[in-house]
Amino acid sequence: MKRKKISMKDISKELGISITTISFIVNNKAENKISKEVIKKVEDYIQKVGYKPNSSAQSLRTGKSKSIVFMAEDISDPFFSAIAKQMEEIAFKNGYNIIYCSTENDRERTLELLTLFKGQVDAFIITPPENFENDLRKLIYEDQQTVMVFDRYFKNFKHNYVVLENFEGAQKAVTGFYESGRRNIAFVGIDSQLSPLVERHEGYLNMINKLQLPAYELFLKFDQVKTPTGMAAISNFLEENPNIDSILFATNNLAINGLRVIREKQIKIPEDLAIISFDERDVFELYSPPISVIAQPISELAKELINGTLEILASKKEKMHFFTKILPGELIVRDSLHKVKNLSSS
Amino acid sequence: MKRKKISMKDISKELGISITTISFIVNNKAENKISKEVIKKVEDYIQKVGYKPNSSAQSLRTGKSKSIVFMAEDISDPFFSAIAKQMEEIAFKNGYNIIYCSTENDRERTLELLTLFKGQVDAFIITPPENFENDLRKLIYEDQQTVMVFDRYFKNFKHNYVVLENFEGAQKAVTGFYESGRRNIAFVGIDSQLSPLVERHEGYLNMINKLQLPAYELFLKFDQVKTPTGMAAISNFLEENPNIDSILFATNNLAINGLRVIREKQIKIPEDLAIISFDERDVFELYSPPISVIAQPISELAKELINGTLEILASKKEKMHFFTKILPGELIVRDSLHKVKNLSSS
DNA sequence: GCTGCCTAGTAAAACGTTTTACTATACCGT
DNA sequence: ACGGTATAGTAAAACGTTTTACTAGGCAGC
Repeated sequence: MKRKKISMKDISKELGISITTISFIVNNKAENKISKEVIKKVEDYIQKVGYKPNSSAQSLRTGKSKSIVFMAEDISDPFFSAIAKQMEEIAFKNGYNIIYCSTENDRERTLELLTLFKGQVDAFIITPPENFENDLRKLIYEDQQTVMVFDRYFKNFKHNYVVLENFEGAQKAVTGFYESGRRNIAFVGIDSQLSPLVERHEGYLNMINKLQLPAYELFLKFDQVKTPTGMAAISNFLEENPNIDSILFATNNLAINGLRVIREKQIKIPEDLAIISFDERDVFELYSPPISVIAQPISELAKELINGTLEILASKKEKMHFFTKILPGELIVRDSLHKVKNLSSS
Repeated sequence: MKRKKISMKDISKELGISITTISFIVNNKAENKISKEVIKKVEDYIQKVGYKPNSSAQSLRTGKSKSIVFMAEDISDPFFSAIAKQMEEIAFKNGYNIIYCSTENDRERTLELLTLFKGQVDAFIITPPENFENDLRKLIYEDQQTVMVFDRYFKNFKHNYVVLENFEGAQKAVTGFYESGRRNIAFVGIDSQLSPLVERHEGYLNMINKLQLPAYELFLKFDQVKTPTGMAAISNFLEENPNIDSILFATNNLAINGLRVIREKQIKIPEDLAIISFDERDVFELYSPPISVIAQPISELAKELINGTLEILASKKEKMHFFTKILPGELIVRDSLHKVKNLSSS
């Protein structure tokens, strides 16, 4: 069958028409330069032989690769992979490929990935790891790369980003606990400077203070979150603070490890302890009892991320203003948060 | 800062050395052609200015893009995204990018994706959708693309693939049920011709027959799996067969919908019903009680997939034999499968 | 009959590599 | 002094596009 890849030169030769003309037609720039007949002839031939432009040659000539890299913290995390999927769909419709990789929240690794991709992709959609502020600034302001930051952001310099309303999300959670009758509300977070972690904590504290409640706080190290060490820490925390009647977990992984502890200790949810976690995840809905969450609006986040990025890419160098979106999370109330007073009647 | 991207020509001019020489040095082909001093000089300069070859130009010249597309059924599915993550890591170390997309098990969509990527990537790692046999054969034998098939395979023509030992996996599950004292073992599957679905069913039937047990079977339509309609079907199935004491779910999504039904009907696991599902998923481990599974060896699958693909790409056109791997699943016994006789004592 | 301006199209350079075929010099044995 | 060969390097073509600047011819206006 068709063995050799066909090029514009081949078409040119076959049809006795210059390469330039072919190119115009292929790129829909023939409108007022080339006659209808020639256009038709070329288009028909292209159709017939199934010609497809060589993208390397296009990239070489135009300097645009039509691909974007998505550097997630962990592409196998359901949150990031859901975002990835929806972005890919939109990107594809706009003629862009998405390459993915995982930073593992590791600065060195991220830098390595970055240098590999620099010059090879048109844009970076990235969840910067811890301590990446300066590297990111360099990437944007020195290397002049198109960068969309996701999930977390920095205050000390301007950049494009799409993030959640973390502060308000935490407030909503605390309010939810309060309204269900809880008065000893704990926060389990991560010892990190990343904006969502900081803001979730601040939102918690803010509302606790407003309500004049006592604060109970536990912070795990980043690398303990998914480990038995992390479980032990949570376990201790609960033992040392027996009057805690509710916990807000700052991330889904934290909550999952928390649930392991709670199950082990045979603590009853929501009777003994009410639970809210950040981030939706199917295990929360299926858990017994179902766990309440502050859900991130995944579709909207993905849309803003990719559309924002495409918009920036399209706007050439017209120094458009920075693209920043802060989307609200939604408190989804499930059985893990049933009102205290209702418990006796159920 | 460094505004303009630097090229071999620039280095050539700056150092008064021919482009050819630069190229040899950059590609480590200078060994016995270029003097140590020149090599050193060029390498130092490259280091200093941070030169990086333009990958479009390389692709154009060599005809290799150094990228692979991973067409998963659904990249947001934890199984596929876990595979994706591990493949990416290995690919990266070998100088390859991975582009991803989701077929949604939709033939038209997959064909569209395929034509986009044809010629643009060096290889396809793909989970072909339903009814894709002929399209896949064409892709491999007419278009002569490098293709690695994943998760499912076809019997009627040779191709590279990596799949699970589905038949044996189902056997293990049935045996597990049997050994825990169950005698009325049901199979909930999907009405599909895809090899894993067919083989899981066959494995179930085979072992049921061997053990001389009655078969109870339910097949959902593919698009009902995650829906309330699917739940209703499972619910009916259970009502119509009240003596079923165990269910093997052919996929994790099936099991998840099944668990919803079971929770709704307040059926007790494992007292009233033992459960095993194909595919590991964190919700299974965290569920109360934890759900037993036939786990796929994710790391091994990912390694075989990407290493196999890289191997084929490296072996040029030497018509190597087809790369086929069939990896065993592991029955992970959790509380959903406790022995019947033990129940009274617990 | 000339200028100017359309229309429909083309020639050729450029993008940044890789690779083949070549050259210039030196040295060595006879 | 000569051929042979090893060493160190280079010139130039090719990959397949896009795009700028051009042309050939026709026609309108005067």
